Amino acid sequence: MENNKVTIHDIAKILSIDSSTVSRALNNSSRVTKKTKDKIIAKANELGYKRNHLASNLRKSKTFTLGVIVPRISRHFFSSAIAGIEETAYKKGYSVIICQSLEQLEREKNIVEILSANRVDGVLMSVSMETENYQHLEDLKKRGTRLVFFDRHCDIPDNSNVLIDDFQAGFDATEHLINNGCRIISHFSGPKNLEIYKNRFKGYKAALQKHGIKLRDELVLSSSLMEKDGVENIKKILSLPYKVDGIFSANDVAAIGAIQYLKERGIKVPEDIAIVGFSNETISSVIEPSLTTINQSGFEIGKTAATLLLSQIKENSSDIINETIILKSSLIERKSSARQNN
Amino acid sequence: MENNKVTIHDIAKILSIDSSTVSRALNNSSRVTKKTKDKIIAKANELGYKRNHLASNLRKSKTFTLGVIVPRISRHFFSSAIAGIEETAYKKGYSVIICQSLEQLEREKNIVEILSANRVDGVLMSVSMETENYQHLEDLKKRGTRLVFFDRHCDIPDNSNVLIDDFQAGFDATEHLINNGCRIISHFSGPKNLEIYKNRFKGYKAALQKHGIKLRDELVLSSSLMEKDGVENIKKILSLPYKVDGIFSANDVAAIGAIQYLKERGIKVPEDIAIVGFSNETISSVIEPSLTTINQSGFEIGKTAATLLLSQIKENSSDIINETIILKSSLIERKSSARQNN
DNA sequence: TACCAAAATACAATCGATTGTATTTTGGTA
DNA sequence: TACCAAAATACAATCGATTGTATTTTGGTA
Repeated sequence: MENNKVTIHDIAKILSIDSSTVSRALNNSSRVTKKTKDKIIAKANELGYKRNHLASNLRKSKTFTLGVIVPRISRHFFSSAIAGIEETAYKKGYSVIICQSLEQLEREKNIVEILSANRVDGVLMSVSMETENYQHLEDLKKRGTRLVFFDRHCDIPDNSNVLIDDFQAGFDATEHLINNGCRIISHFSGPKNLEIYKNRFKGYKAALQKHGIKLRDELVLSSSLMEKDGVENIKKILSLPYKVDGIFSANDVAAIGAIQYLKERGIKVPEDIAIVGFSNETISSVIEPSLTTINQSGFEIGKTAATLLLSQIKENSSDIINETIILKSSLIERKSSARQNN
Repeated sequence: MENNKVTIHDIAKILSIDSSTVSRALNNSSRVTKKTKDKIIAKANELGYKRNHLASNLRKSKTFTLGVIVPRISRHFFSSAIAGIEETAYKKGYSVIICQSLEQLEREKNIVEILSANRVDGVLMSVSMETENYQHLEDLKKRGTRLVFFDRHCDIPDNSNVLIDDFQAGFDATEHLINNGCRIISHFSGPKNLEIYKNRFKGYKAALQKHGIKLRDELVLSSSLMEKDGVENIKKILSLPYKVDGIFSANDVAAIGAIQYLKERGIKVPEDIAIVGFSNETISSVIEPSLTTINQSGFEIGKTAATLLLSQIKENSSDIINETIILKSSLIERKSSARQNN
């Protein structure tokens, strides 16, 4: 039952060999002769020996483990990113500890502590909506843990990020609406502290400016971008004394909330109001009308972020070159923005 | 920069106290006087001391870590289950290492080795489609690691499982089709080695029998239940010399593949063929026609499985009572099966 | 002040593997 | 056979924290 107790010392004792030689043999060191190695490996298999990584990691002060912090595992974008991270890590012999902040700063701080105590070799994260203060992340870096942000990043100096070009995507989405004849365009934005939402908003602003459309502050609505927020937003928009003909939502979920509400009210999308979302959730291609959105591959972002992190883990801290990788994203045109006057 | 090097020995030396006392103070032992504790804790904070879990875990031979193995993280059902597991584990102070088998037995075996080497306290898993041989799982148990299956389980004697009643759900789905006037009903089944698919098939068979409908072997199609398999299956069904009027698919993905193909061919769902799926993926409520399916809450299953595993970890191995928890599942009636003659 | 039990603290071994250094063995050469 | 460099193996410390036992300190009582 309990053959998990076999250690190199047991093998050493049985074979009347020193445990250091056993260790070297099992690590295929050239300092041990083939004959001895074979004998040791045979005995190890016979006894069902499994190396204890805890001991090994402690001695080497390296865990071959990455920590991943996302706001919510079950969101499609994040589970795809995790899949990309896991695959990349697995190939390089790393394990992945997954944690979710559930958008709470307190939980995020606590998770950072736990990962730190477990001595993960690096952390990949997408920050929570509440994260305005970066002290816990700066501390983590000070302790020598490598950190790479993906998607939702922080404005920490000298850090690596894997992002999409939120500014460009925001610009493209908004210009697409303008090209489809929209002139009064609302923007559903996220929490103001997050860079990605700041940049999507900047893209929106730039597109309006390019086309000589005045930015109206009351058309820019910040929220947590949940489905209910989309509903609240669209209600506000509909109560305005003038007619809004386009919406650029900083995520799909809020856009879908708005679409559902508009459907209930009998207001036509895209004829009355054209809508563009952001993220390309699975549901977006299936909903009626299908949602025009910005495609961002979570899998690709996760893979890239993990590759970057692993390359940094190999370097000495002095040799690390921080970089920000911007992945391409593209507008997927669907029915929610396809107007006649296009 | 490198204050990750602070150990209890550093604190001990600075305060001229033994490291064992420091350790006890930081663990709030009653063997250390309040005055000493305060002094130690103050100094620990000052130096930015973080306990090294590797060392602590090695000594205690307990890691407060659970391993989770799923076929694919990004599948909605599994990411929901993982979310449920993570939340439960987090509350009890456990971390979660997530791995995906990608439906490959080789990868699954390797993952089991890795988790075992990392000395996780327990493993929660849903086996891959290729898993026919359970040796690697029996070995894991022999080494004293607790194991709980959820959803896709193995027929290992004396093990704990958290499942839904696949037989009953399969029965309900099939009877629902019969009640909607279907008489020649095909079943899309999964790999034959998996218990869940065996049981769904048994439910299908029992419903047919109850209503005096003969089981035709050529109407039961086994596959990996991907979207393309759904397309292949429906092609086979359409090429039969008689007309099939109902399909019970063992998952939503294959059902959706079939629906899309039928739409292309201009065959009406549910009028010509009624379809029932299984799992209630997000997409299923949104597709046209919306898909009647069996609802299974991944979050609930994950939560229940984690709770069960954690309770077993606390017990001595001799005191463990293995149990199989069957969660309720229910049929969600949508358009894909709503026939006039109902 | 002497004594003593209880409380507080120190000592030392341990979890299992790794690794720098010291010692022994091997096998070739003079 | 003596010698020696190279190869193989053994010794011993170490990674940090924990914990059973031994020792010291405390503070109350006779």
